Amino acid sequence: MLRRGRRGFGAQDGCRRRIGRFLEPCLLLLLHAGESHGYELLENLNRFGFGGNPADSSTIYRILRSLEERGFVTSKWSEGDSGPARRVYTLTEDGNLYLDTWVKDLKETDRILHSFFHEYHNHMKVHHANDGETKRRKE
Amino acid sequence: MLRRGRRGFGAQDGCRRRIGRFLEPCLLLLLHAGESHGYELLENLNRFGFGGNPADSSTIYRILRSLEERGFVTSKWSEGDSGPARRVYTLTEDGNLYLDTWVKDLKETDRILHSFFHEYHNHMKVHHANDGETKRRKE
DNA sequence: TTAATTTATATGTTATTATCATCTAGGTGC
DNA sequence: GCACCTAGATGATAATAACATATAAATTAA
Repeated sequence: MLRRGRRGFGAQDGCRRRIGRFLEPCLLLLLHAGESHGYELLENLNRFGFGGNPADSSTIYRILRSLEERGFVTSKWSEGDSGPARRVYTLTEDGNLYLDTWVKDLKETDRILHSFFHEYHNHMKVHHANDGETKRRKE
Repeated sequence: MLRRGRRGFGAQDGCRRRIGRFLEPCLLLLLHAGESHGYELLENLNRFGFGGNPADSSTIYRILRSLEERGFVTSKWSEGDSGPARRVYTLTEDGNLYLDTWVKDLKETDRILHSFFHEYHNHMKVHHANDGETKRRKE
């Protein structure tokens, strides 16, 4: 059984960056700035903040199709002056609202994340304080 | 086709809270504070910061077993003075390191999240400024 | 004393997700 | 012709999340 790398999110050794989680809202935001096509979006995404984790192209195309199925974007073919034809996506009004929902959702994620950090640092502070105390007592 | 609620994360109408994403590090943190059993951890989790999203018990037990399989916790049966026997989990040294990895990972998630918010607010500021300009020009 | 409830752990199932690998196909440079 | 780049798309599948359900010991209520 070869198994070169596990699939799905939360996979891989330890806990892996799950940028997939943020690709959809990022694409919506990029499209809010103006219509674009998959390949261009892919390039703009890589300048977004995902360090050494470039987004996978097939993931991008799939997300765009899924957004279209749900009516959050529309698409049209566009013959460019060079290269193969591009499928150009445009954000719909529903897509705009969906972006709003995403932002609210990510703010909630941010809240939970900080709740965790709060608990973590609080615990570690006490934990290390106790370490010190133990040391002092032993002395 | 009944379909009462989609499964998996990222599912459901709009973009849903994915607390499952944070359950593992939360459990590790709770266990860092001292050994505990599933049911107790479940109760402590609910005081963690997940508002109206109580953690599912089966998810907790599954995560604990998975942590044990990967050597991040050990377990032993403990006959309590009341109620059925409990499986008490203890964090291992590897589990401790794994918690560290999680914290680093979540900090990176936090960074990306803020990168998104930065782009979002920046874009919206310009977007609304342009709206205002258009309005003024029209007047 | 039987029935219901609470405490506690565990498994079966299945839609959905994420991603790798691969494919099609037009355009460009040599 | 052939390699390479741009651009989009699909097949396959491991892993995830969550519901529903199962087991069972102990406690409380009727």
